[in-house]
Amino acid sequence: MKIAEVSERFGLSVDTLRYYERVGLIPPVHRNEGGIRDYDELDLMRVDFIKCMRGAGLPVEVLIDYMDLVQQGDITIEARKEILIEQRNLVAARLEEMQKTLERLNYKIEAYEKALLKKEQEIGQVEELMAGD
Amino acid sequence: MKIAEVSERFGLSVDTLRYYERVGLIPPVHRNEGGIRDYDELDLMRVDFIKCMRGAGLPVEVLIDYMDLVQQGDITIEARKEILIEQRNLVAARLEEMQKTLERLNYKIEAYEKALLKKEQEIGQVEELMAGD
DNA sequence: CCTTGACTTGGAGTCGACTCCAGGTGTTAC
DNA sequence: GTAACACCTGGAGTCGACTCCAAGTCAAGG
Repeated sequence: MKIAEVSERFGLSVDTLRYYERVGLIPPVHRNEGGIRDYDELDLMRVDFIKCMRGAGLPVEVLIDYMDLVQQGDITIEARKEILIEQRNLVAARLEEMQKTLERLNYKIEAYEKALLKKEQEIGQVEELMAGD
Repeated sequence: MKIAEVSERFGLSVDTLRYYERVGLIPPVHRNEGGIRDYDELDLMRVDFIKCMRGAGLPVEVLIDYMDLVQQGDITIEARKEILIEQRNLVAARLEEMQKTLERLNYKIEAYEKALLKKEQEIGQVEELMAGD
């Protein structure tokens, strides 16, 4: 699969995909004779993983470290687990924070809705008054 | 309340507080005779709101626009509501994404735990073998 | 053969959000 | 009265994460 398709499929720019490869987030993608990237299934799984983790705010650097460990094989499982646990905790914390913020936003939106309703009523009353002229 | 206390209370650096004021996220804070900031209750509420919203990823620029509208009074209620609805939807979307990522992380962590258990068992077996010598 | 278009590279530029700094002032403590 | 300290300002610097660019290569179509 060539880079444009991957870009399309994951909603990441071509530049971003190349950037990820450059900084070592993804090991060098296989090339065809012409030197053009040809993503295989494994590459796609990696991109998917990265995209997902970046979407939750995991820093690129942490992901680089993690992907590095993956490359080193089974001896690094413990270390990888530690990284994921740490990041999981951070994500869980952010999640909670965002839930509270979401509630707060909803509360405020409701308050604005009530305020607008009240305003409408007042206009209604004014119109009634004016209709009485 | 002086800036250091506010910084302490909200876990924002003094520089960040001043930055927020500079870019118009918070209207100019009242100063005492010496020209030193003295945050009042309203200021604190604003800082709290900003901190909460920033924590959920709302861009500073959007918050500036919003706070500007607040300053302009009741005529802007509709516009403010629209902003909040848009941001609420974005937060909700991010929240969902993060929940999926959290699940994925938990799944992976479990998988690593299983892998580690299996490894331990193998080591146990090896030790049994060695004990038989 | 030449153009078009999708790809390549290394390196520079941008953007959002702070964060730091030099140099200055005002209040308190000895 | 002078040292220490907490504050002030405007402006520059940093950081993470892209994003853009100029210049080059290659395959396919007219």
